[in-house]
Amino acid sequence: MRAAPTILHLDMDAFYASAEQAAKPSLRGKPVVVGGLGPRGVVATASYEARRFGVHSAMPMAQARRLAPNAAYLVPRFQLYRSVSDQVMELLARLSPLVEPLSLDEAFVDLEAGGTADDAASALEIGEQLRTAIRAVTGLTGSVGLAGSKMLAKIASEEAKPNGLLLIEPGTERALLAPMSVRILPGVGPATADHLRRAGMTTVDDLVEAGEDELVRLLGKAHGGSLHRMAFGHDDRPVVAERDAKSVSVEDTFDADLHDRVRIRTEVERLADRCVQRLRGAGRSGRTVVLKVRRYDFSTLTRSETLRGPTDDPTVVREAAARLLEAVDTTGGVRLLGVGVTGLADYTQEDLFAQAAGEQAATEEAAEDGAPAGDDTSGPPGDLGAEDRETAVQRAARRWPAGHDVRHDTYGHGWVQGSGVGRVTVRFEEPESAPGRVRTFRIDDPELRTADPLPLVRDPADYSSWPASLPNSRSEPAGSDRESRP
DNA sequence: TCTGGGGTCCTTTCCCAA
DNA sequence: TCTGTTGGGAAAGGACCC
Repeated sequence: MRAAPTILHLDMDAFYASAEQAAKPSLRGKPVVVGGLGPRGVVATASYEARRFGVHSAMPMAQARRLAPNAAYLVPRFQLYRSVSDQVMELLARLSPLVEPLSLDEAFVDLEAGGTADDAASALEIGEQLRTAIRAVTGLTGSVGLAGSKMLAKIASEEAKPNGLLLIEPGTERALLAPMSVRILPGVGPATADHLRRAGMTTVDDLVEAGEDELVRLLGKAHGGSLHRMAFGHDDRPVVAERDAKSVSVEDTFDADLHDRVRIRTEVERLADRCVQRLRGAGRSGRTVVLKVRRYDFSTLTRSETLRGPTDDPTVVREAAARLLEAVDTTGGVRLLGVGVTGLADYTQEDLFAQAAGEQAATEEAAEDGAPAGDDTSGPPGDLGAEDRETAVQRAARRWPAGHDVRHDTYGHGWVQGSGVGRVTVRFEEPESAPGRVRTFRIDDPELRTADPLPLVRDPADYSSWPASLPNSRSEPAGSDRESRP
């Protein structure tokens, strides 16, 4: 009973960096690194050119800059990535009702459930068509893995990348997996890999040899058991279309550690408010409030409190978070604070005891929002002149973030290459123009305005009746106009 | 020069109730 | 009534994923 290779995994290649290169012709073929630009930022995505210097995801930005000092460093622009992601997900939805997005740039598709493929040949055909469609509609490349299970489809796309396609024929998976590192199995990260290595296991075959009992002894029932199954290529997790979120949280890492208790308290309040905003935006409420504190030494602790009923009242969440903070020792400094809510429900219990606390908090004095992170007023007293200058630079950076789009009345569309003391440097080019020229302006130039990202492809090919040649054709007769969006 | 932000799931420990 | 077992919920931490 071997499954046909009709689970598809799509993974866009170096997604954020590729989108930036598509938007900015002058960056094509050059190392591009997208991530947090603050002193504590990490790399979100590195282009393949940057990877050649050893830069990779999750690496501290400072280290990336040492490895690739001449790369372009950009902050993420989720608005752009989301719009491209929506285009890709729309194409996937044409293949099957069973599409499981994992992130903006990754998804599983159950082709068989969509009636678009039922064997290796039809799956291959659809996979190649999909890659062509993605290219035509978004201008970007993605890699496709096809196999009989989610795990193998994902491994296949990993092996195929960049810009490739790989199908794992049923029956060949054992031999394929055997020599691979345990790290390719989902759920095996650095800690588990280390654990296994100390027990003498580094390859998938080692796991098979060890047997289930040994793995369970080593890693526990759930983890050991599932790893043993995965090592044999067994994975019967279904593709699940939509899943409800189980928690909502926000967190901030500060540019410099916070020491002042008062400052810490106001940050926790602001985080609680942001968390509730997101919670309400999703139309949910939650019962358990979680406070997260990362200390100066990177040790992390969480404290939680469960209410009598779910709430989406900012005052209730703020006060719960404040109570939790009381029980935390912050001497030595705090590098990160977070507030989250779990135990989500679709309703609120406008209740009972929550109100009681509500009244007093009407005094809403704090909370005018300042810099998102950084400038610890409680820190060691420094040179005030330097501090003033720094905030001026930060102000400029906030108004003209590196990489963001702008429009100039005279020179047209461009993007911010950098901003510093009173000046902002703009490169004037568009997704489908030739690489453009750089000009510098005063940061208050009246002709210069922020702008929305332009579409990466101006006139995308029409895929509104794709896929056309299906085994069990779902497509309409040629010429008929399917309802389609902009 | 250190180490983001948003999540998920699992495990252990503790307490309480039946 | 006492003791032991079981089981659930809550709390904390850890690993992992993109």
